[in-house]
Amino acid sequence: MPTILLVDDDRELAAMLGEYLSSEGFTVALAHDGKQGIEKASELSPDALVLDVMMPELDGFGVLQALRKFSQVPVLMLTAKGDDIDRIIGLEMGADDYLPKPCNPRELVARLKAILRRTQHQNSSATSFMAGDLEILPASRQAILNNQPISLTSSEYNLLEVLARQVGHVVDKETLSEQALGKPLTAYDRSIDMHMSKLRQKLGDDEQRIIQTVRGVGYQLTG
Amino acid sequence: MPTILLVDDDRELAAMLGEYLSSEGFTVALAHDGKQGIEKASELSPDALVLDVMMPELDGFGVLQALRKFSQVPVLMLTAKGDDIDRIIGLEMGADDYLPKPCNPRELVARLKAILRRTQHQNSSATSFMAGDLEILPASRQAILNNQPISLTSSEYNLLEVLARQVGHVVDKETLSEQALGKPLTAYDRSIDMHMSKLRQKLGDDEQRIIQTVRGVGYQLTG
DNA sequence: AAAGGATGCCGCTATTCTGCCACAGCTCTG
DNA sequence: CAGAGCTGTGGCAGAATAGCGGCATCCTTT
Repeated sequence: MPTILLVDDDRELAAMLGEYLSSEGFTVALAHDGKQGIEKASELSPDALVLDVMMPELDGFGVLQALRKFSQVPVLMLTAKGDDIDRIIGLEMGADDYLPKPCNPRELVARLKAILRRTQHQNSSATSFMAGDLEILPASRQAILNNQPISLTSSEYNLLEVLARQVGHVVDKETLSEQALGKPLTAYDRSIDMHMSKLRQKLGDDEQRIIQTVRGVGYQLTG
Repeated sequence: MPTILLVDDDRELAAMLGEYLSSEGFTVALAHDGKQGIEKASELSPDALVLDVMMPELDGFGVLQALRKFSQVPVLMLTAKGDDIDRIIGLEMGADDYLPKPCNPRELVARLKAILRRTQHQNSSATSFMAGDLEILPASRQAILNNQPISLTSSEYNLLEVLARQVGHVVDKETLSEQALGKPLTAYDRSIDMHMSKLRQKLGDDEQRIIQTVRGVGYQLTG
């Protein structure tokens, strides 16, 4: 669920776009002037910025310029309709895309997704994510607990990753079997339990119970 | 000097845009229908495509779809003016940008530069790149380990390059086979293992395991 | 408290996967 | 056309591991 920072001095429009982005599954933060936009960008490290060019005091270009000194976050600029110059300046300053205002929210979403697809591809999605004290590196199929890499078999890793992607949520055995082992759960199938047992051993999971059993349902990772 | 492939059935317009792009320092290739576009894209591996949506027979979407099966090359689509739907479809299909037709050549250039800045960033398609202690020189298809050039066969080099481009990431056998050997992985196919065995020999990879086996998945280069 | 169902986990083995030798085509060179 | 190098297949041994039998244990329900 990517976070988008929306920087626009028109509060009404910003609220509306924010609403729409939320409904599309984005997490949205708002800033109503350039200075605030820069602050929030540095605090929140959002996955992308939507930046209005026309703002009082510090305009979109100024924000972009300041932003680029500390962040490579992708930026989509909202420009006045038909103003090619704005677009060109923006793009050459390092914006990733623009959209003429007033804009179609659906198109904004499509473009944001396109930008995110590009940038997330190279960065995060491949890197790693945390689940409690556990770091999961999908790229190298490794798990790290307290700076200690854990040596896991393929199935063990798969199960752990599935659990970790839903930290704090119970994952039922059917799902675990299908997503991690690639086969439907059959009656009297103890393989999941078996792997959980081994995972717990390897994680030294004796007391804290990182992996919790949810009797009659499945397992969950404590978050 | 990036190479741009221009796919447009309007020869006059294509020639004109090509001219302009050339004058901006791009190397330009032209294709005048979809089929030819796909062929040239695969032959030339350009750094970016400019793709007209509206073409007889195979249209821009069709080209994009076929293209994405073997290439992640960035694509800028030229759409009919004001047709939001085209743009949205294009972006969701994996295009990187679009421009309404008729387009301002200056803007086309600005956008191409923006796209290339993003994508070349990740490849840094320069002369060589490092992967752990290994230096890969795609230009001369050579690998160098500890200042020692390693003599590799074509397949061996291909495999190593694919692994090296994803140092620290597991690359599954299907991908290795398709990207390095250019054929799908078949059942009981031992060729990948065979090449890995030879690569390990040549790299003197006995203990450190530069090339690591990830059982049931594929191989990875230690990063 | 007792019974029944679910889970934990030891030990074991069938299965699957990989390393690599040998060899048979193939392709490229000269 | 011969030789050299490359690629990929067959085969086998050895390693890794998935998952079952089985029993102890735990939880829930009645």
